[in-house]
Amino acid sequence: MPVKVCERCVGMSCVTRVPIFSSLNNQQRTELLLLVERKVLKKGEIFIHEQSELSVLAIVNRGKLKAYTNGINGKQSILYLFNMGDFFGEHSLFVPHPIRYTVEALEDSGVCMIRSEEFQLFLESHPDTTFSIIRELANRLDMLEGNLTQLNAVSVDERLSELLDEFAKSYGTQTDEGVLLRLPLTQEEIGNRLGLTRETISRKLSQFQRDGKIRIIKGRTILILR
Amino acid sequence: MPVKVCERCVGMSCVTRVPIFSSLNNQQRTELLLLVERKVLKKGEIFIHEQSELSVLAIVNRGKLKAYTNGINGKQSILYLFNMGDFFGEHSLFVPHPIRYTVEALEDSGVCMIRSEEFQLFLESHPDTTFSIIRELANRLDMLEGNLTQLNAVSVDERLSELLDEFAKSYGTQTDEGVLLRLPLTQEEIGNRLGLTRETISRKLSQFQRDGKIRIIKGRTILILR
DNA sequence: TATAAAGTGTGATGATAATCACATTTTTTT
DNA sequence: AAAAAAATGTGATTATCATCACACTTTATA
Repeated sequence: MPVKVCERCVGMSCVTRVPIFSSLNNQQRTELLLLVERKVLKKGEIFIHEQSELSVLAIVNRGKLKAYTNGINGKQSILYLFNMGDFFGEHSLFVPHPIRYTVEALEDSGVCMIRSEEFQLFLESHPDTTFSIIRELANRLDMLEGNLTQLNAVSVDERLSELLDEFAKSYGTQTDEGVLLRLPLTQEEIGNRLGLTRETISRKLSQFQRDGKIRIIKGRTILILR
Repeated sequence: MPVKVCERCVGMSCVTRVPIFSSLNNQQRTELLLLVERKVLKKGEIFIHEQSELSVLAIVNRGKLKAYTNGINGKQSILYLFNMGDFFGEHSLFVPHPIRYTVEALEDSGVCMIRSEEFQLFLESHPDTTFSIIRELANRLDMLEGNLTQLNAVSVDERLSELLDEFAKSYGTQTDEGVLLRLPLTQEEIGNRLGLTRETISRKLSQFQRDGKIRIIKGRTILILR
């Protein structure tokens, strides 16, 4: 017989473990919790399709999702990796607006949702949270500005190196030889992130290994040598 | 003898003609006006250098500015064109943070400035303006997401075409042959915007002319044929 | 744990834009 | 209006990545 999990407790992590709600006290958290609905996604499942209306603020609770657009030619462009605590759906927070990207689970994941109109009301009485959102949007802008600059003015080798370092920070574990890391994306997805083909990624990784920058352990696991 | 311009009146346009302040009434605008300082920039002058601290919210009052980063190799990457009503400096609104890009006047311009701490206090008592800022940041995110996708997954010809259309909307005048337009950027700058060299832009424009898409009138003035 | 499906490595070839070079035009400055 | 500076057009050549092709490995699924 399956263990029954307290629904509240599960939803609670949407409220407690999320930076934008860090300034709330217990009473406010309880209040917010009443607004939260939760959706479980299996690996590969799509949470929302690009160009459709999203009328909730979505907060990642568990797992990992990717946000991407499908170009005309079928080429994907990956914009974000969302991990626990990240949110999306800010586009339609005040004015309904279709979302630009598709969001798909890279592994079994959980997403908490708060209806836009209800969240709007909540924000009107919680200025601290409103400011947190501005901070977070400004951060994300800054990040995208960085990505854009990279794509514009940085060599392919450097772009890939920097992405590996970024992954290392989020998903790596330090060892005495360097940072051990399981790549969160396939080579094809890395290509879709950097505007390159999977073949180019494969060749560059081989080249990085020959150059002594990394060691390819097995499959998607690599060691970034120091 | 130079005509003395009422300083208040000049600053007033920082408050009246700016979307994020559209919800304010006259009394609130007067209140805000007291916080505004104004800076005049000659063409080519730099307002702020990348990586330096910007402790104001800056609002473009007159003219046109470009925001760009200088890559390691000296290659520029243009992130934004700011026109009247656009603002920047949101990065350090709540937490001091260096700005990622250099902002330089493309023509004689005016910028209004409100110190971050003072603007923060203003926002605490003006939730509508706070929400306007969230809306505007979400818009800009959306725009950058679009740019990133383009750079990743759209052909060079389409990218340039779309940029021309974008310029046409902002700076063009309709004629019976098509949209007449003076490009707001040099070919080199267009290259810096799209991640290409000036030679490529020149060749593509010539090709567009041969293909009957545009007519190059003289210098930077073109006609986008319909 | 066997089988299928997905993902990866690498050669050969081709397409596209970068680079270098220099004449010409346009714009700015005096 | 003349001179200087900046920007543009275009050829020749090179570098880099995309594409196609196919064997091989890893991961997921029954």
